[in-house]
Amino acid sequence: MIYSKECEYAIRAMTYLAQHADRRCMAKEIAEKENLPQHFLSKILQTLVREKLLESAKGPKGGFQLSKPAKTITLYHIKKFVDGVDDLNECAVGLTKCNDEMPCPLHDDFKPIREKVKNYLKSTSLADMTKALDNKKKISKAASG
Amino acid sequence: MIYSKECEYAIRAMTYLAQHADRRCMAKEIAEKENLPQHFLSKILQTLVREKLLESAKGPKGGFQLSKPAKTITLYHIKKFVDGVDDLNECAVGLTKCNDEMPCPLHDDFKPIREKVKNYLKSTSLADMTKALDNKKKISKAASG
DNA sequence: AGTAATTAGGATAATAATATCTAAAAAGGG
DNA sequence: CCCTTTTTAGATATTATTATCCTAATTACT
Repeated sequence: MIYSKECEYAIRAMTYLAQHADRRCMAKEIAEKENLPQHFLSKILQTLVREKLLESAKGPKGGFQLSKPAKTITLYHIKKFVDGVDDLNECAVGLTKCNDEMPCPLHDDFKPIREKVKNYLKSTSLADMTKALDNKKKISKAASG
Repeated sequence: MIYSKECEYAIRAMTYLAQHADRRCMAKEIAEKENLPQHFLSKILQTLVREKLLESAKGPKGGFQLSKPAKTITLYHIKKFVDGVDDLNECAVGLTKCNDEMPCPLHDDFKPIREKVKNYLKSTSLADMTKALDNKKKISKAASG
């Protein structure tokens, strides 16, 4: 609804990295653990490196890691570099022609909802992701055990 | 952000039809007035006919028209037949693997926002669209005149 | 130095979304 | 009944997205 696959994979990979911030993780490892297409993921990680959200190291013991603390990286940042955020800032419902002849009739009504989405992405960091994940696991463990 | 192009075109075309509910409108006419790719629009209109949202007539005086009153057709209906609404009902942020190993950490937080979107689509009819359009035109006319 | 491990990046492939073209079918008007 | 108009439907084209493969470059360890 909000992300491309590419962006989804980026978020999942970066969440994984946030969960293992004590070391570097290989693309292959992330792909296997998160069940992502490996080569596609590698590409995505490369762009995240270029955008300075990740750091990488080649060779044995190489891999990827977050370039800054998980709590300072938001979903909005990631989406911005992977998908762009135009869709969150332009005409709310994708009716491209907003002008006198064909003004977007929903713009005003939809705007507050769109703002909520944007806010949510801006206020949710990778640290929030891992925290929520931990909670979920705890709960599902308690339920099954 | 919410619709595919196809769905956007469908909504714009159907809004046009709602504005001219007194007669049938040709695909070509709609395409020209709404600045849509004509042949692609024709395809879309055909599927809307199959889905019973529109009725069509061939030959001279032919064209398309809404199959029921504008106020009974919502954006949700249209999206449902054109794009599907899975993205509004499944994992909120597109993280496809929601399970014990990888539960979607955002699901709970995002759900209310998603519900707002869904509600909005369900409560906005083509009649609302045309009404909002009329208002917009009136305002922009007053401002410029 | 040599070798294995790993990222980087270019080329290619597969699939889905978007768009166009053409021929056939249906309807109305002469 | 024929001609024109218009939808219908199927084939094709284009573009974007998603995904894979291959080679090069870099690094760590021996």
